[in-house]
Amino acid sequence: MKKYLEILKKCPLFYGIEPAGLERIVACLGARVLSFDKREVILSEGTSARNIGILLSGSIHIVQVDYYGNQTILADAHPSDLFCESFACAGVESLPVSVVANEPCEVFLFPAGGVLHTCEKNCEYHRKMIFNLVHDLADKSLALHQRIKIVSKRTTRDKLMEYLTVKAAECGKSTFEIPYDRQELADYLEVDRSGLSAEIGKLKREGIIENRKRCFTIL
Amino acid sequence: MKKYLEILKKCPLFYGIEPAGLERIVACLGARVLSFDKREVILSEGTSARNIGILLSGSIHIVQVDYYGNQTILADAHPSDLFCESFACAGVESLPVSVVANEPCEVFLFPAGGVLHTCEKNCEYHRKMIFNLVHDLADKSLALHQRIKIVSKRTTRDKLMEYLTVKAAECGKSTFEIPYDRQELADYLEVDRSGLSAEIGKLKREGIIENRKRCFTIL
DNA sequence: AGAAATATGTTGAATTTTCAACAAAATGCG
DNA sequence: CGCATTTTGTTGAAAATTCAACATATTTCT
Repeated sequence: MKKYLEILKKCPLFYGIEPAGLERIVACLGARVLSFDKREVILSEGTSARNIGILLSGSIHIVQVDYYGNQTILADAHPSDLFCESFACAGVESLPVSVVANEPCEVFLFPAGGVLHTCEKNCEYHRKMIFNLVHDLADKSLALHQRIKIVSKRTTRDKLMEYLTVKAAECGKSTFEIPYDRQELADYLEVDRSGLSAEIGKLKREGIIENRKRCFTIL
Repeated sequence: MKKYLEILKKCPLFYGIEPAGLERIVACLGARVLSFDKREVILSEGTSARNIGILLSGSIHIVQVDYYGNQTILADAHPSDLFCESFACAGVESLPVSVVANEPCEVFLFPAGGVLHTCEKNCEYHRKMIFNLVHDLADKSLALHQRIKIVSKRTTRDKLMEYLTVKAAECGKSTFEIPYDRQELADYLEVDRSGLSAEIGKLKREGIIENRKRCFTIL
C-alpha cells in the first residue's frame, strides 16, 4: 500500500491530514487495490453502491448507458480523484452509473462505512475527513451544475462553444487540450458524433476556433 | 422565530437534533426570515453564494437562464427543504443558479459559516449537522444524476416518458400529480413547450398515458 | 514497414425540434 | 357573472439533429 501514499495524499478526502495519520487511516479503511484494462467496467450500474473509489493511476469515465446503447459521459476522473462517494454517502443501494476504465488503471476501493461511521475514539482525522467530504460533495454538485449548463444549450454549436469556453477559463489559456476524443466529447455533450465533427469543421472555417485533435484554440 | 420551529425540525440539516438543541442552534445561525411574492427572485445568479436557505412555506424553483432567455428548471423545493447549500459549501463566490418563488413564500436564510465552522465547544449538535450535510449533499447529487438521466434522452417523447416513469416510481402509483405546469415541465425536460404539448397529445391518442392538467396516468 | 483496427470527417435523407402565430380552454378578478 | 389574463393545444414552415453509409486519416500491433 505504501507506494500509493503519494497519490492518496493528494486525494481531497485526506486534505490536511499529515503523512503519519494518513498511513493509519488508509490501513483502517479496509481497501482493496484493483487493476483494470482499458474499457473494462470497474463498477457497474445497478450493483452495490456501498464502495467509494480513489483513482491511483490511469483515467476513468463515469457513464450512464441507456436502453438503446446511447452513452452519456457524466465526468472523468484522474489520479487522486474520489469517485462514487456521493452514491455511497446517499445510502442508495444500487449504483445509478457505471465506472469504466479509459486506459489501464489502478483503483483504491473501500466501503464508505469506514468514513461515515466514526471510529471508537472519534479521532481528529475522522472529523477532518467528514469536513473534506462535505467540500468534495459540494464540488461534485457544482461540476454537475456546470455540465447541466452546457448540455442544456439547445444546439450542438452552443453546447460545444459553452464547453470550450468553460475549459478555456479553467486553464486560463485560450489554447488547451480536452480530455476526450470525438466520440467521447459527443457523449459528454449529448450530441451525435458526426454532427459534432461537422460543427467543429464549420467553426474552423468561420475562423471562430482552431483545432487539431484534442487541442482547441478559441480565437 | 418560534413559529417556524415545526418546519425547521423537519429540515434534513437538523435530523436527530432534539427541540431544545434546535432552538439553540437556530438562534446561533444568525438567520433572517424573508418573504417573497410569486415570481420574485430570491437569490440571483452571479450574486454571493455564501448563504444557505431553508424553505419555510410556499415553493421555489432553482433555475438557470441563458443568454437568450431559455430557462432551465434544475429542481423545485418545498417547505423544510434546504437549498443552495452545495454552492455555499463548495466555497464558490458567485451563485451559478437563481432561486425564484413559485408562489408566495417565506425563506430562512443564513450564512454557511455557522454550519461549516464549528463553534467554540465543538458541540455534539454541530457534529450531527455536518453529518446531516454530507447526507443531504449526497442526496442532491443523486437528484442531479437522475435529472441528467432524464434530459439526456434524445427525444421529447423519451424524456417525458422517463420523467413520468420516475415520478410514478416515486409515488408508488401509476396515477400521480407532477409539480409543474406545461411551460415548467418543458423547462425541466429542456424541450419546446408546444412540442411537449403535441407529444402529450400523441401519447394520449396512442393509449400510452392519460392526462388532465398536472395529473398523469401511465397505462 | 505493412496490415488491421480505430478514429475522424463528409454527405444526404429522414426524423425531430424549434419557432411563430393563433385558437381554445381555464383561471383570476372586479 | 363577464372581462381580461394566462395557460394549453394546434399547425405548418424552417432549422437542427440523427442516422447510416462510406471515405480518409490515424493509431496500434506484429
